[in-house]
Amino acid sequence: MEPLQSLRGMVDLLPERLGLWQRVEATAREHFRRAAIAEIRTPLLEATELFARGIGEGTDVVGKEMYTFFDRGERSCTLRPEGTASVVRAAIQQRLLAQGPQRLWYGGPMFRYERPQAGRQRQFHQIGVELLGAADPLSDGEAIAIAWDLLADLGVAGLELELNSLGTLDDRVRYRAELVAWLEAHRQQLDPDSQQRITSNPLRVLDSKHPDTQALLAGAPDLQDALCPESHERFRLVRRALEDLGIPFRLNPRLVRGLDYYGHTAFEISSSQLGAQATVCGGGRYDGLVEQLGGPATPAVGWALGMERLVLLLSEAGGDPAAVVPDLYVISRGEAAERQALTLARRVRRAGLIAERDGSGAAFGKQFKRADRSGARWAAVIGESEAAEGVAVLKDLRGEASDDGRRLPFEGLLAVLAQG
RNA sequence: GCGGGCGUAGCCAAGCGGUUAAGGCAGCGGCUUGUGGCGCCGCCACUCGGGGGUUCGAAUCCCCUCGCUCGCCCCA
Repeated sequence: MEPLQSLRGMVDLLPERLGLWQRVEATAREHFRRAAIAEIRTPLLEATELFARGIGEGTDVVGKEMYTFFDRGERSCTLRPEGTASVVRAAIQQRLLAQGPQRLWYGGPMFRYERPQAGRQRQFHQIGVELLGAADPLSDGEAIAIAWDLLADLGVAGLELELNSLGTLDDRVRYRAELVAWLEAHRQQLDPDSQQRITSNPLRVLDSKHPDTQALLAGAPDLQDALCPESHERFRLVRRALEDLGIPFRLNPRLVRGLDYYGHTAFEISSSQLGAQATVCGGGRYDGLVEQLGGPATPAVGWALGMERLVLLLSEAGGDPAAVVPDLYVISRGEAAERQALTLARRVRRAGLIAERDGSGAAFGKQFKRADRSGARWAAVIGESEAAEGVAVLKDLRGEASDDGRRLPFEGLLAVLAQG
């Protein structure tokens, strides 16, 4: 019988790895609590149209990376490729915005049909923040600061924050026309991918990784020059906020996010230690999205961070937190003894301590070996005679091989454990 | 979707056309029927991701396929 395998790009998270995940999640929760950001959970599956309308038909994510299928009712459904569209849809549908601005965070799996590589999977996990109704430029700084402080608190070193302003929709329309004209004029000198993007998504040509294209782009029209005075002023205030907060950043006029809903502030936090998929956290302002999805005009800013990439950085930096070590390892053999062992384990647990019971039925020697491996300080042994007397032999596993076993009733044993 | 590299036991691996496919860790059994950590002894791949081919002979060469991996692309 051939064993079944997980689908390509779908990864199992094993206990040894999850210690680190849980640390990240707990830290994130705490940071969000302090920032008065509430959790929201939305379905993994949404109507395809939500993402098509929200993220943009012309984007790669929508164009070729979605897990889309028809359900039994012939509705087109899509496994969410990102979190923002769903959160905005929920806020609109549940009338949350009628109660005022919403500060929300979410976490969980996202799905994109891509070729897996380091830091990129088909099912991956994000934690994200959405500040709906956050109008002022300082909110951009606040959102970034929340991400920055979380990463710093987790102990991630060597991160770089890159910042850009995409201006208003009008700015971009104007700039796009300028850029397309320029690109057309230099079409012959562009790499094939970039040539294709002149029509599909011209702004994305800007952050092409092709060296020749990059060199050529030095002479291209600059998005910053196309920004209206209000956009400039807005961007100035965002930069000022970051300066006030002491968060270092680098301006990157080529930074263009791949999702259509971004405008004004766009940012990425990346690490040079991650290889090709270097972005740990990305986000920006999306003032038009709520309205575009049928809600009240609502300015908003947010970001998402990639759990796998973050965990990758943390495990390279330090390693996982230790596995759970039981306080007591309970060894038993024989039916009466096993029943007593279960009773004892439960009593220890109800007292707030960690008890692991060996249910293997193996020889005592074998069970002792496992008791040692578990790292437990104490082992309790229950055999036929102990079971008959209602006692257990308590052994200090850190002691020498001498016979230090004490026969104790369960209450006495608990008392010893309680003392450490 | 396009390129490069790699698949030998649960894990780490040696072998790179010719006898029984090294070794280590883990596991199992024993020395030591109910007492661990150390040590010693023994066992643990009819078979080298799968399929086909070349050859007297294939883990070793070729083709296909699946998977992993690193890039491109894209993004978290």
